[in-house]
Amino acid sequence: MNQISDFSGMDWSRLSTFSSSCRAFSKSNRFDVKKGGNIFFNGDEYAFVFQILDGVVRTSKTLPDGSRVILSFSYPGDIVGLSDKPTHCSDCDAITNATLRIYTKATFYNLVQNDPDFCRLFLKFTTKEISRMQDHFVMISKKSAPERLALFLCDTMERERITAGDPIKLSLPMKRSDIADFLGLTMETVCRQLSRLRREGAIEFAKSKLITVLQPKKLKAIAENQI
Amino acid sequence: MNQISDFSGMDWSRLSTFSSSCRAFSKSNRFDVKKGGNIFFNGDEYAFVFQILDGVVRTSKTLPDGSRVILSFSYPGDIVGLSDKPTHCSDCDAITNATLRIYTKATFYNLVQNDPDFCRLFLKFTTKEISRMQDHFVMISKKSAPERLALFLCDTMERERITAGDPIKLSLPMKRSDIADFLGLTMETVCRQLSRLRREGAIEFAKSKLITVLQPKKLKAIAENQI
DNA sequence: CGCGCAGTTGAACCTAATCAATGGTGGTGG
DNA sequence: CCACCACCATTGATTAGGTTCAACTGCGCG
Repeated sequence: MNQISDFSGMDWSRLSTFSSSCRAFSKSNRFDVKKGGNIFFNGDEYAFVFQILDGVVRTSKTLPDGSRVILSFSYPGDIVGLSDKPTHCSDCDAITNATLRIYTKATFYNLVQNDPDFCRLFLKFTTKEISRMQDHFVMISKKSAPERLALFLCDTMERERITAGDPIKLSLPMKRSDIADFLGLTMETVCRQLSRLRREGAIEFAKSKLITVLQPKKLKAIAENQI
Repeated sequence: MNQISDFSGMDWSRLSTFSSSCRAFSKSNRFDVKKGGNIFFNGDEYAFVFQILDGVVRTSKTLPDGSRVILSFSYPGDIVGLSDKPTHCSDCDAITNATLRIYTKATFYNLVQNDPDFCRLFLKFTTKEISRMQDHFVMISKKSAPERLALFLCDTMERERITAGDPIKLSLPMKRSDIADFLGLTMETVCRQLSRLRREGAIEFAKSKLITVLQPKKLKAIAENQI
């Protein structure tokens, strides 16, 4: 009944061409991508759907003028690569080394339609994804730069926390410009706000990708309220 | 096999309390809402899913400080009211008189999981909705005020066009402040940009909710390019 | 060790928000 | 039916917050 491993109809040759940066790829339904490697490009034929098993993945759109919007950072369990058109309309890249489960489009849709458990998971993911995007709208439409940064750190705390107790250490695997394009700000503004939070004692960092949160409550207050 | 009309488990009394503005409501799976009427409130128990049959519906979130974000304007065929939590996390109101089909949550989820045709429609709607939201992100993150207005008018042209040929007339049933909260701008900026488009001859309007597009190409150029 | 890119900080500018005033319109009640 | 009232829409003046442009630092990797 479980069709996850039914890949008899899969066009492996196509896959290898469009995803040249795969480190390992066998007839299992998983593959690894190195840090910085691509999963699919805007314009690629929409043939596969992916689930993150390990690592962090970035989905983005680049505009004609060269500016870029990051739609999501995806973590283990998340699904990437759904499209409502015959091609992908975004780029998808690995921010860290990552492992993905891969489904042919047909297999994925079959599972959603015929496997009630899979369908339930998909429904849950979808409604959660829509909900997440809605919250993101609110942020981008209404929040100030300090609020956005604080909110971003709070959200990341829930997913990337390294240590359990106080002080909280978190990994920010993405670049400053990635954060900027995700929050709808410029890289400079992101830097300034992080510096401000550091100056005020809410956070500290020696390496730019490893942040220690000293005052999580202060961070939450800034995120919600505008202090 | 078709369970659309299976409403045996429905709690009608609950519905009448939370949706007091229903004009007509019988044991059919449809109901009418008057212009301005509410469909659900933020915090309401998540018990129903709705499909728009006629009219235009607005889904919004209001922040603690009173400001508001409009997540979508929904048109016939669209689904509203999905939530990943036990309660609704947004308000939903009718902008015009509207007719909705109503599903209990259980019925809706059953249909998605057990009726392949329904599932296919749902999948299509969902991926399209995610795609629409992604485009909206790009707009809110990167586009200038003139671009946003032009883009909004272009999108609306595809859904609300009243006349077939040139000149194109379109109905903007929502208020200026609704447009503003949808585009991530203020009401004043929306007015100014519409006035500017009128001054430049791209559009004209005598009544604020009925716009004539004189130069659709110019509108598209502004939306894409920044002229 | 040095090159190049990521990150940080400063100064000037610019766009849209805010504050404020006025004009218009639709709906209601006398 | 008309007059009034409340709300919506428009326009102007000022301000603020974030972008842009520019210089400099520092880290990582060959």
